[in-house]
Amino acid sequence: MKKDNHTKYAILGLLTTDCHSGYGIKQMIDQSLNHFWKISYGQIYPMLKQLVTDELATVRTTTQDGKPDKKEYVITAKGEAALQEWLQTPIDAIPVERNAVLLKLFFSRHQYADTTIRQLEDYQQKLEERYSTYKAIEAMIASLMHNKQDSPYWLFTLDYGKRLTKAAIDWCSDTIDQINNGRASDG
Amino acid sequence: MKKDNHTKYAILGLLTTDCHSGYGIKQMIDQSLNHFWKISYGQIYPMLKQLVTDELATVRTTTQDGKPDKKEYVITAKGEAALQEWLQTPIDAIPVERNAVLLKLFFSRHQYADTTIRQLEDYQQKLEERYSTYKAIEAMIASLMHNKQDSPYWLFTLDYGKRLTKAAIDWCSDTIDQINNGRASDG
DNA sequence: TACGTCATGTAATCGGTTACATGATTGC
DNA sequence: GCAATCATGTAACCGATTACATGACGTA
Repeated sequence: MKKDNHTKYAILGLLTTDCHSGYGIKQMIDQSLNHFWKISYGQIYPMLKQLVTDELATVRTTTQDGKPDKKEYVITAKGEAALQEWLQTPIDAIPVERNAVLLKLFFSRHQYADTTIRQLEDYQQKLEERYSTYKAIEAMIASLMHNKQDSPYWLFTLDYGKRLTKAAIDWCSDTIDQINNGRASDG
Repeated sequence: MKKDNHTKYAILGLLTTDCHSGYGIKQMIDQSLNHFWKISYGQIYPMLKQLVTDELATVRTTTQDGKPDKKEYVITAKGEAALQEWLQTPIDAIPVERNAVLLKLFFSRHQYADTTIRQLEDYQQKLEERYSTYKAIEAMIASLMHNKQDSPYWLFTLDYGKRLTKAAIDWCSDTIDQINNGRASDG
């Protein structure tokens, strides 16, 4: 039994939205799925070719006004069936997410408390920027697509991103405090 | 400028604890770092060889009572310097963590609400198992190593794992509720 | 003698990124 | 003429996993 290739279904799924070209898929993922997915052209174009080979999609070249030609990919009935089958399959296990900040923290007894705190503050700031981005995307989806069938699901994924980012930000604050208290009692 | 190889420093860092062999490093990561890191023998053994080549560690073969010989790796002064330099370097950006559950949810308008809920319940259950594991590891660290210098930092990383897992569990509950409410009002 | 644990290692493969190459179109 | 955006593609590389191979030692 071959392992799931989630990226294949990410692309297949996006063909069911308003994205029908490699360039459009890339943009969509970077803009609206970037809190839980990313992709490079090096994956997209060969995979689109593969989808056509597997008869999960069809292509045709379309001309546009004021823009270069593009290839329009349309999902087939077979493609929709494959997508639905994948949607129904539960993930087999939650993967381990490597976290370099935690890795550094794990070894931080080799470091001055100041340096460790600086790392955590830097991480916290990056998390806060990320949180702002999520709020902006959320507002955009909520306002521009309140009529679309997809939007409630898209907002659920954003809510996930926001909540976990918030939890991480709070952890940063509390951990910095604890390190400061520990340092005070060591003095 | 070459990109950081975090795995190299994960191994180097573990050489500063009680782990001094490839087998021991693998066990340690699987047991105490599995909430934010993982590694395979296919990385460990070649990397240990590399560390010796780069003079960041030394090896010697040691015999043991009732167990096969093993290779004991010891970090050098140069290795400790390299580790500290890495510890002081802030991460360049928070990487995108691919999440297949969110990817499926994103496309869930193609699915019956029942099926979507089943996916979320399955995810929630897996998260709860993970949470239990974290609590067990935390108890183990707290009881077995209250004297060790490393333990406060190790507990911080576990706290992070617990908090984010908890946030994800709560999100599952709330999202299931919202889907149920939406379905009721559609009827 | 067979199984479980401890222990070390490699080759093939895979998913994904990076760097590069090409070219149309619009607006400054 | 040049930069920005739109658009498609590939080859080299990289980090990591998987599958496989080997063998020591203790115990049932």
